[in-house]
Amino acid sequence: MTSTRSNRNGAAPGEGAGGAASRNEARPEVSASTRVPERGIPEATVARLPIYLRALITLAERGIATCSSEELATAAGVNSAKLRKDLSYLGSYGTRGVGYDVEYLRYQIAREIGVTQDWPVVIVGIGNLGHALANYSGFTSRGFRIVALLDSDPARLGEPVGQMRIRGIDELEAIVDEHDVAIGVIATPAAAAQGVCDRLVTGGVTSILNFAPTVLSVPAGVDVRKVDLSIELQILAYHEQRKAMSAPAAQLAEPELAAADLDGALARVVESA
Amino acid sequence: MTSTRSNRNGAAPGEGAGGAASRNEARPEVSASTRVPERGIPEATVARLPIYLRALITLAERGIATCSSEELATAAGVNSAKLRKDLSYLGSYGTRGVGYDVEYLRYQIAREIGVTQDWPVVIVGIGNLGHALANYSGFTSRGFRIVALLDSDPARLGEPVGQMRIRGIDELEAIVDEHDVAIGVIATPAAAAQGVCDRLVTGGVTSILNFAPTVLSVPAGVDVRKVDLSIELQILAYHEQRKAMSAPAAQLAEPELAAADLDGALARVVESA
DNA sequence: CCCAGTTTGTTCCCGCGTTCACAAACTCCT
DNA sequence: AGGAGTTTGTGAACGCGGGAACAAACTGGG
Repeated sequence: MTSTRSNRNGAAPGEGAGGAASRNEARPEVSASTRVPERGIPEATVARLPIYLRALITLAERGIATCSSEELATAAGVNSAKLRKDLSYLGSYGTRGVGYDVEYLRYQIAREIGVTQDWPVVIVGIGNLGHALANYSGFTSRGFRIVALLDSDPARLGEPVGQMRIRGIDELEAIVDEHDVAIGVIATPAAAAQGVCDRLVTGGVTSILNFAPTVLSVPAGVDVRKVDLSIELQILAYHEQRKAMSAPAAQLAEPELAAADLDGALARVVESA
Repeated sequence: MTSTRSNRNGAAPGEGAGGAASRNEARPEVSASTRVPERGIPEATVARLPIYLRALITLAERGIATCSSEELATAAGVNSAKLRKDLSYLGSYGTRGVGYDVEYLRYQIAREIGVTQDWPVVIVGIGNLGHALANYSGFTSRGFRIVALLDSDPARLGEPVGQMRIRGIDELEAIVDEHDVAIGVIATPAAAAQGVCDRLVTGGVTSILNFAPTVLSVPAGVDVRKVDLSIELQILAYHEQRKAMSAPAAQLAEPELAAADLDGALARVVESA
């Protein structure tokens, strides 16, 4: 499976001295034919661009051709000043005194994010969650094309999911190489996640969306985003507990819990998928 | 209007609450000497506490009784200084020169988050994703008890999911009231999300985990956390595009895309579920 | 008992992100 | 054409979170 991926620029395999180059600031070429210094959109802004994109699509669906920053901001659920500053990082795509052209801005954001391209994606681990992801229209409708569903369970091999079939995990490297996959989704149990991750990375994947409840270690240059469903609930629980503590005095159950119970209750967590 | 809700500490004006103080007297050392500034754990810290909790559980599984901040930090994938500062907000649960007792710290974090309690949860929208959530062991294993699965599709009524059965959406209010549900999970299509949200809120739910790709508007005092699977992928795509742009010179394709193509490509997005 | 070694808890500093406020720029009406 | 009204884009202030560095506190050995 050497796979020496041809395209994709060779992916800087060595990259030399240990990952220090997490951020190269010296980038000589910037002029060429550019007009805007596109270098360096803040991470917080990048995380919001998809939200704006979705809001713009909704507005376009309603036949709205132009919108002000205030309207778009409320549609996206953010502050209008923040929205304007975010958009200013992309360039000046609005018109003062008028607002933003919905279609135009929609395209600009889509291009900036990269969803005007086609991104081949492989999903590994077709359990309950992987099943849901494979059928999630939000993926395929936004430039992400699922090229393979992989699972290590031989019993599931060939099982149809949506319009695809589950393939064996042994095909991972070949598929990644053939379709030039850059983005991988891990939906396996925690125990298998790191192994799958390693195989994806050596195959050439440089971006990973991890649903497994474990910390993945990857070499520098590989991006990992983690989505942990139970963590979100726990954060809500914390705030809920706060609310319950401040207002009513009614709930005076036992705040303490036997340590034995805790052991039993939490012991199973480690192998949660 | 709808100017930023998120009144974290601003709310709770009354705070009357003589009874709430009976929370933890079982604190010999901290009793009256040091006023515990437990009010106000930074949001960023709260978001990491579940990660630490998971790491501690993993360590406990391996039979490790004590760990240093360095060990726990690497297990959680964070900086050790950050970990110590985070834990310092909870109190002084470590021992200098020694480290942290795994079981003790695990319990303290679990208590702080609130997962030592039992949180009844209702899931609305049992499509692919709701199905996965209902079977997600990460929920039930951490104090969250799913009390009902609701769906508006009459054809699905009574369908077994895991050990439960799908019930009709019309039972929402009764179930929320009966079980005193404070946390609701929305996994419906975007179009139905706001309506479900409103019913949950009027029923008494004050924390919502939203998987629908839409912005929910809720009254002050209600927390909403949003998990958007496609947004995560788009963020990865952005960085991936960046990587591909910086290295190779073969980027001479067309950065422009026909507007007609764009219309077709993005038009479908709005109705993604 | 005292000293060396270890590790936590905390303080200080810095950089990022958010927000305010305003000049610049565009439209529309007279 | 010119002024009034709007709305964008951005400079500056500010608060929060991250990281390093250090004092405090505990253990263990002699």
